[in-house]
Amino acid sequence: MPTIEDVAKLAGLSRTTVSRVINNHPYVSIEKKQLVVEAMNQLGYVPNSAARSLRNQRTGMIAVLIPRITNPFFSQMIESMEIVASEKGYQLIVCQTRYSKSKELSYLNLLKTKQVDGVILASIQNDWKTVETYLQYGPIILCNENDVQATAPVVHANQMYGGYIAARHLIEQGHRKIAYCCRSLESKVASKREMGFLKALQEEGLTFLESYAFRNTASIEDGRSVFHRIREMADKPTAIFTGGDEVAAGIISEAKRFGWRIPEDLAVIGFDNQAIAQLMNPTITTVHQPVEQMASIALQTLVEKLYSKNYHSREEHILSLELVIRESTIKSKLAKNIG
Amino acid sequence: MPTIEDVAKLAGLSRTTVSRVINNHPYVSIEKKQLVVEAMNQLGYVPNSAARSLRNQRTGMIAVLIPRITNPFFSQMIESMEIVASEKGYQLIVCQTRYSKSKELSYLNLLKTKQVDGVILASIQNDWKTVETYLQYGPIILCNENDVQATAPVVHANQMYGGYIAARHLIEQGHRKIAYCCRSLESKVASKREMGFLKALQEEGLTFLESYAFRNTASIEDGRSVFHRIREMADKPTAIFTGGDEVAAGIISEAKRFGWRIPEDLAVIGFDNQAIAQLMNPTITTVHQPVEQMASIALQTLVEKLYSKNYHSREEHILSLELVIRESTIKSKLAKNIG
DNA sequence: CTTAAAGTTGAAAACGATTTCATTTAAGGA
DNA sequence: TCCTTAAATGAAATCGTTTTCAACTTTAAG
Repeated sequence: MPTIEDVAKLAGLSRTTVSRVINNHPYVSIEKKQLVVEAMNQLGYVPNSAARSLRNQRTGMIAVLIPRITNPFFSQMIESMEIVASEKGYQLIVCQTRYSKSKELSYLNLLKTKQVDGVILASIQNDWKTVETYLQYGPIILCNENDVQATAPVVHANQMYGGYIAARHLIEQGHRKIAYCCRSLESKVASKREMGFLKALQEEGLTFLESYAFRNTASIEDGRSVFHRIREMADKPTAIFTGGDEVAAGIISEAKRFGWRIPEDLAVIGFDNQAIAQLMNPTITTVHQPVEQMASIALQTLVEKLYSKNYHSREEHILSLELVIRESTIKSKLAKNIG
Repeated sequence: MPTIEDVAKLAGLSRTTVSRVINNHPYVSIEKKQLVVEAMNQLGYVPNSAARSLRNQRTGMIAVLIPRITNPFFSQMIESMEIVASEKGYQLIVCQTRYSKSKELSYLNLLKTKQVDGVILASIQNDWKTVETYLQYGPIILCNENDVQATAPVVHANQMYGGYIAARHLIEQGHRKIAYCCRSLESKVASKREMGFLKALQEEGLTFLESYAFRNTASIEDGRSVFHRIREMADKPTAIFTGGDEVAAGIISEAKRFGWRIPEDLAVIGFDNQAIAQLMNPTITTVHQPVEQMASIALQTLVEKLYSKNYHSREEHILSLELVIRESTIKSKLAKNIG
């Protein structure tokens, strides 16, 4: 494996000059530059990035912390981030925390050990005070999360509004007994969403039964089991707000297997507006999240902070959510062709 | 940011001793060890990984090249790999090539520049001769791909068999006019699959019409457009082999929108056995791929090669595929409850 | 023809770890 | 007591870059 020294020797020049050529510095004559380029090609030289990182104090790597990559919401997010990162000359390291506090911290250590230049937290289980201690080692951006205490850039959608419009929609369809699912127990996202949900109920003077709450539901399988729990209830809800389209799909598919009609027997509303929401039969009413936009803003903000080095102040980027009405909540046949 | 030097000074010892403590080397007295540990804690010291990489010639990073992370097949693969990698003390760098030869090469350069210790190719667009030149810089494993020329470990499923059993199943259902979709134009995976598909047809004396071939189809959207192309055909196929469950789902959902009955008007068989195959109505007959197993073997093999340093010889791990029969190909109502 | 400024080059000092090679001290055996 | 061996420690070299600084050459202006 040739080093800069080998190139220098072959070209009959010093390491300095070779380095200047590599980094496009001025004050190198055309002839020498030519010599260096030839020597590099002849040897198949490529700069060793560990040495560069050590010297430049920069790795060109960004860590993105997500719960699970198999969740389409997050894989879409990663996809969008990767495109922007690649343009800006950064590599992405995907870290799956599986909602574990300790895994989250162990991945944050990548920042401490200088294996990455910055971190995007698209999932946060530890409280901000804990995370904040890592801020001294490099920029951290919150994406799709919003801890009010966060003293760093935050990119998120208005989850409270999302919960509100979803509940509002169900209420407008005449529902009074509405169940509620959420992904994680401690997530701020979920609690904001729940606030909006409850607000809509409250406005109509409806009280929420804790027995209608299904916490910690995230997957299709969880959706299936939620359906069964509902099926065994004496006083069943007539509609359900699921924290994500997967859960909604799980409920719907299982409900249909048991002969239930959707939305007549149970109206279901999803979240995220993923591909599956348009594919299911019935298609799923859901809340669209601007993932690509969120991802792209988060990454751009991070790169910007990487240059400006000033990333200890709060800075909010709020995006808007929007209701997408499909068949799983609308009884009329009109919705059939919205797809 | 404290360095090993700072720790040494505070502990009143040399860098050597501190390094010994960090790396658990013998010949360090308990008292000194204690001193070092205290000093490290007091300063919040963490070894700089760029310096370690430079000295140790090892980064602890693995690059995984895939076409797109939003394809559930690949996100499942990444998820499984990440779990094993994390256990073995490696980080994963996700590289999306989008089926581009040049992107693929630019990511392979991570190996040359020593930003990663090894590479897993879960997508290969360049021919092996080109890829092989990178083998001098570190181990490369082919995963879900199999270039017969490859002089490196290869982990893949028997795609030819997969194509064969799928076609065979459709033929057994009485189909004679069977259309065929494949993901990529040049992929070896696709061509192997096609060979199996054609073999089944041939065995029954059926000839394949090139007009029934839809190449370069990968997404749900592609599936929708395939349906429309079929709809406009004078002589329509009665069944279709899609290269993936997404395409199948796209076809089915669009077909139903236009009042077609599945499988009566068109039998559809998917590939990969993804979540969506069980959720669609009708549920999708498909070919199950052992992704987790493939991912896990590929990663383990890579890590092993990283130690043994002997990775220039071909070594095949072949896994088996299996048909999962559901409703999209079976006319009887019996399949309804297989789910 | 002088002199200041700008262009061109290289030696050597970082960057922050690990490892080799001495050196010192302690322990054990004769 | 002396000698051998093992245990404990550190000085300095090394990994492969980039950057500072000094030195030397041109060029341009006066």
